[in-house]
Amino acid sequence: MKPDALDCKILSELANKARMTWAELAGQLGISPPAAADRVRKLEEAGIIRGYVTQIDAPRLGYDLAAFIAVTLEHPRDRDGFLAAVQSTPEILECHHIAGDGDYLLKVRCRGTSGLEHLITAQLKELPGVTQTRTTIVLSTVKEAIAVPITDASAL
Amino acid sequence: MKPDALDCKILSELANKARMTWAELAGQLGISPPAAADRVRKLEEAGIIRGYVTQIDAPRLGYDLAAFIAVTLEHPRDRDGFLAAVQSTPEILECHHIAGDGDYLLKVRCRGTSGLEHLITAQLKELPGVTQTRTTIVLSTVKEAIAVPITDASAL
DNA sequence: GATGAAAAAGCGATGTA
DNA sequence: TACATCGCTTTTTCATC
Repeated sequence: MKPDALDCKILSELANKARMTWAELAGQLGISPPAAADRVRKLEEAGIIRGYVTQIDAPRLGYDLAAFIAVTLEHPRDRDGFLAAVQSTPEILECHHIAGDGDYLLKVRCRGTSGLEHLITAQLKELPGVTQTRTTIVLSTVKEAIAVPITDASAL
Repeated sequence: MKPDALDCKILSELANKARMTWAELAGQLGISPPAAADRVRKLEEAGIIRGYVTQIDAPRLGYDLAAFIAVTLEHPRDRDGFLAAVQSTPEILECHHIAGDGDYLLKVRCRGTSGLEHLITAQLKELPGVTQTRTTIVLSTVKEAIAVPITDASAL
């Protein structure tokens, strides 16, 4: 499926107002509400829209410390176990396979330094093959968006 | 405002299904739809719910390359200009002030290596005070969540 | 927080270009 | 194929208890 200009407008509208009604969305687009809903359904089925999430103020719930952790694995055979642990650890928000220093870069969010200490020593370093971790503490977050800039991608 | 156990259940329900109806949410909680809607409205007003966003498959829209860029500023006086540029550059998804190597860690998403090259040379390095950048390419993303683990935070 | 009525939105069928 | 219009159902909202 190839999104056209109208689909891209839908995406940019929905990006930051995921709970808007079809009527409101349709008004922005100049089409009827059923037509707008139909296009959104197609975007969902095509996997371009992956879902709708609620942004929650993590610090208000006690998760006031963010950090990035570069993890080095000893051997490729340790990978599956490591990735399974990553998936099942909710404090690990993101895990990227990277080129450069370390093998994986984790973005984590913990309850203070004690929560971070527990995550590193009792969870990460306990995993087989995790030989080295390098932690970068986040002092403050200036910007945290989720959506990419949405331009007309119909030419792709 | 202090969220109680029921509020936390609301947050965990809404976290990944932001478009669910009040009726559906209320059914999960065992309360009436108006009561559920009322609690959600209070969570929004308290700023605990910051908004509702649509997850979009960025690679499908051409943004197929992610990277982390550590930026070092020459002098604190360069900060305001740098942060303004960060806010107005949509390819920069996140910007964290960090303790460690470099001053700021950016998470960016570009159209291929050419997009990344343009971002680094034509945008970042053009900024006053940006003396050094260290880029880490993301080979693949294993996990990318947005929500923290939501437990009962009423004790905070 | 529940209930019930009014208002609004969503859904499906049909028609049209 | 994509969209508009219509009628029906569900949901939301706003009283009151």
